Amino acid sequence: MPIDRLKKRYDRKGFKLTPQRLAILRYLEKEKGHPSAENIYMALKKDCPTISIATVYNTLQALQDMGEIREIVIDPERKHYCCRVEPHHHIICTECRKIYDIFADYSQGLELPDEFRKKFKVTSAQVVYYGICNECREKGNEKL
Amino acid sequence: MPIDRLKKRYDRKGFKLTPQRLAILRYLEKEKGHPSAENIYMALKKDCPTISIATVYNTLQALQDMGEIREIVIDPERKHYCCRVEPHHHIICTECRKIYDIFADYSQGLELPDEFRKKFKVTSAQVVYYGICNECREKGNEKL
DNA sequence: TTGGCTGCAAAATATTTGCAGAACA
DNA sequence: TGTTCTGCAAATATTTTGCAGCCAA
Repeated sequence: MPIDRLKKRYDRKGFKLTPQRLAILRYLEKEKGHPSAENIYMALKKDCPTISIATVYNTLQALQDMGEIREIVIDPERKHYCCRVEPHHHIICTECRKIYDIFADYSQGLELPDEFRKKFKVTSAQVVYYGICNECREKGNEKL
Repeated sequence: MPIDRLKKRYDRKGFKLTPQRLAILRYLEKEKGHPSAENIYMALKKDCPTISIATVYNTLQALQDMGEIREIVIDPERKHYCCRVEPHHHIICTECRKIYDIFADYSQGLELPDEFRKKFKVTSAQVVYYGICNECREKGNEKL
């Protein structure tokens, strides 16, 4: 996304588009593997050596509040983030913990049973696949 | 599940069915809300005051390794556990963080796109719904 | 010049590990 | 008697918070 358009969107919501926020957003845009806070911190330190892990967390929270990024609850070890906010789904490799987007439309296949439709006001739904990716199967032993 | 049958299953896998393990398993069997390690620890201290949080974590791991319980990745704050291991799905209230089982069969509705079927050996899949339960909506303000 | 943002440090929370002694086969 | 398990304490990992100084509007 062009920088001036981004800036306007931020202004409208009362946020400032600081270099740190831009760097994190840009990194998430190009990184398909859905990094964790630590991944982002390590990657950004090359270009932005003064950045702190707290700023990464703060920024991820701010971007999430703005609706610019989404937290993915899929890895029991840590949170991951992605910048696509249209509803979609994910598959994770339980070896290398890389996550990929699945843009299939599952909405027809996921009917919430009546009992819960009465009990809950549903805000979102996601489908999560767990598996082992080919790279890890080749690297790993025959168990995988 | 009767205690002698449980014991045999544990023996067969080389585990001992200690009072602590039994207590945790029993608690998970009756607790429909899918407690976290801390929930379990607090609840069990009444009847078993010497239990330690480390034993809860150790036991949850052991039970998971045995295939007796399942870890639910749904709450970004902490892990939750349930004792039903047949594949099923979940809905969580993002206010009180209680989790409920959904036993609907979604297998027909969840076709993994070809690109991933070639790239991944899939081991499991789950559907996760997020929402607000009626109790929390009534308790909470009109925002919810 | 004021409010928001960063970086640092410390705190809070969640989970794991090492180890000595207890329990059990 | 040897192996496994527990409980404690410490360690580790993840995430959050407080605050002083900085920066942009």
